[in-house]
Amino acid sequence: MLENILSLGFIQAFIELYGAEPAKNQLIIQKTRSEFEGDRTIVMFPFVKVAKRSPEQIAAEIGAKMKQSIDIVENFNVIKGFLNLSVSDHYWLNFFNQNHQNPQFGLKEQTTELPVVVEYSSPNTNKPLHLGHVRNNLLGYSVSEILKANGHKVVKVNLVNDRGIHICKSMLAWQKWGNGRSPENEDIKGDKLVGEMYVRFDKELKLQLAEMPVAGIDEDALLKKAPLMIEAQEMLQKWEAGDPETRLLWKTMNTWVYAGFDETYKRLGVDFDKIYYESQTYLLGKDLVKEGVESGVLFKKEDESVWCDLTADGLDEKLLLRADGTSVYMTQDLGTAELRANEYHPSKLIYVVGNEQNYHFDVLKLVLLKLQREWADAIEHLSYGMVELPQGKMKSREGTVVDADELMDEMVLTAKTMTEELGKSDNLSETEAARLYNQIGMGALKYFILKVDPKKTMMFNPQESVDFNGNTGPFIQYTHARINSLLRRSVEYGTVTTDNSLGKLLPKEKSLVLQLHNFPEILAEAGANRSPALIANYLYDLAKDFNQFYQEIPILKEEDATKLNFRLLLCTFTQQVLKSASALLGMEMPEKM
RNA sequence: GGUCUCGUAGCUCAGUUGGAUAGAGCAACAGCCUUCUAAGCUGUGGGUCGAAGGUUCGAAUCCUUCCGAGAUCACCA
Repeated sequence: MLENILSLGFIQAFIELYGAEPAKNQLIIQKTRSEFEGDRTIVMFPFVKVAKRSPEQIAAEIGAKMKQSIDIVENFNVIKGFLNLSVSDHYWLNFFNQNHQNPQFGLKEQTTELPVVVEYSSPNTNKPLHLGHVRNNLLGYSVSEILKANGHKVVKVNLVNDRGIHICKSMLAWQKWGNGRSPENEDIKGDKLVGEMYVRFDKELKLQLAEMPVAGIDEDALLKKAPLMIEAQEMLQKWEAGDPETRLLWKTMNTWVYAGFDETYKRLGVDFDKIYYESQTYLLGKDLVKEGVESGVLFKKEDESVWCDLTADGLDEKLLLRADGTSVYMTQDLGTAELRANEYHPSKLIYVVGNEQNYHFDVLKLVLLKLQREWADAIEHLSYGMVELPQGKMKSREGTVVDADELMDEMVLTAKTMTEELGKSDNLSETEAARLYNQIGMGALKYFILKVDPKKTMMFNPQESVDFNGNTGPFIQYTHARINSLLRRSVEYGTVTTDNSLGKLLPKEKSLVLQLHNFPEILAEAGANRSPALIANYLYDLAKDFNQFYQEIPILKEEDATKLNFRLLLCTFTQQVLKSASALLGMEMPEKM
């Protein structure tokens, strides 16, 4: 809006002055850096050729013209080739008056019919969720919320890997060494129990391998000969054949796992509109492959295995069906993608999956396009970076995995300790206090993870991540609570009216209004870039601006009724944007803290 | 080896299609609570933006090469 007014005004002035159109794609209106006077800046360098004048001269001439012709341009100054424009308080106040009451400020109504399908989480059922899953889940949830706020219809889906050799390992270990253990009879989360069995399998397998003769055999071959591996394979075959006993055990153990996952998801605050299970989708895709062989897009080798030749695209040959006709991961992903395409006709099919699978998704899309599936263009891999620990990568075998539940426990516990030390929970009931600790602990965790650009590898240092000062979730929450306290007290100062006749803004009032003005733009960018980090950074800037305003300018103590009234409205507006923006990250804002 | 990603302050991170003297937080140091919540605010110190070339009015940002880190190239998922 503001940018439109200014760029139209600029073009107009340029034509009048120089009789030629400026290159519109070169016209960049940016926010003026705080060390200079003005609100918006236009760089003149790109226009010197057409205008045949020095940048300073163009800036001076156009600045004068714009000041004269655009009523919201109150003043201008020129520094080197930069034209700095001061926008009138009238414009900012007008913006303020039109939006401060709107609880949906910045959020768009749903405008699209075709949904965006976002797949995230996608756990294996043989072990509990860990820190890596936490990043995945928080990202998937937040990106979905951000897309909704940008007017998209969103369907969140989860594809659970509930079958395969992994699960068989856990099942086998339970049969052999489980001694009838169950979550019910020993008060343990089901996913943890199944995870323990998986670890046990690995341990026993290692013992077995150590005793086997290694002469002349490579590792893979050795592994295939291990009796435990053979047993696990047999179990998988039984499962595929539908053997009732195997299926029953499988079902039982998966049920344990789901109960555990549900608990973790609930604490994380994530949810799904639809859950797919691989046991129901793993046979999909075979028809697609068959079709590809018939049309000559795919080819068979002598052993009857089916491949796709991607060497022309700079990739390798990719296996799609084994010699025995069974499918691989890629096969079923082809099928599952088609299933979703038919089910939802999505405008986008977003997969929130780690960047270790970049190659997989390149291939997935390519193969589908080769198979003439035009909708595959909608496939988008939201490829996020790994989470590393100070010791390096997380490795389950080395026991360096950070468990999701334990992590949340720790965050909440630290929040409790911290809050009690500050004496902020003294007047709270036990329930209220518990709720607060949870909000703070989870807020700290979510903000810490989401403030980093999804694409980047991030470092998770357990000590630093629990910090509650500075650029953290609790800082945002504190600001919200602070405003809330102010508004509670404001009742004593009479009725706040929405009528506002303020004429002039103080510097800190103005920065805050400008920051609020930024929100819609930031939200749009966060949607386009699939980046909760932009929202997180914005929240921090907004909270910081508010705290500076709060520190410097009296609010309740202001005696002028118009000023008092305006400042209270400014508080309400800020609080509300803090709340709706942090909701996009899945962060709750406490009323008091 | 092929392909791809990343290198910004001691540490964790911003830096939006190339724009002004590269910014925050943490950590260190110095201030601010008899006045609206000090989980806050203000200030100081801290940088060869991995290195070298190139493109141009202008490069942390684009191109090339090199150095360093990581991912991937499975009849695992």
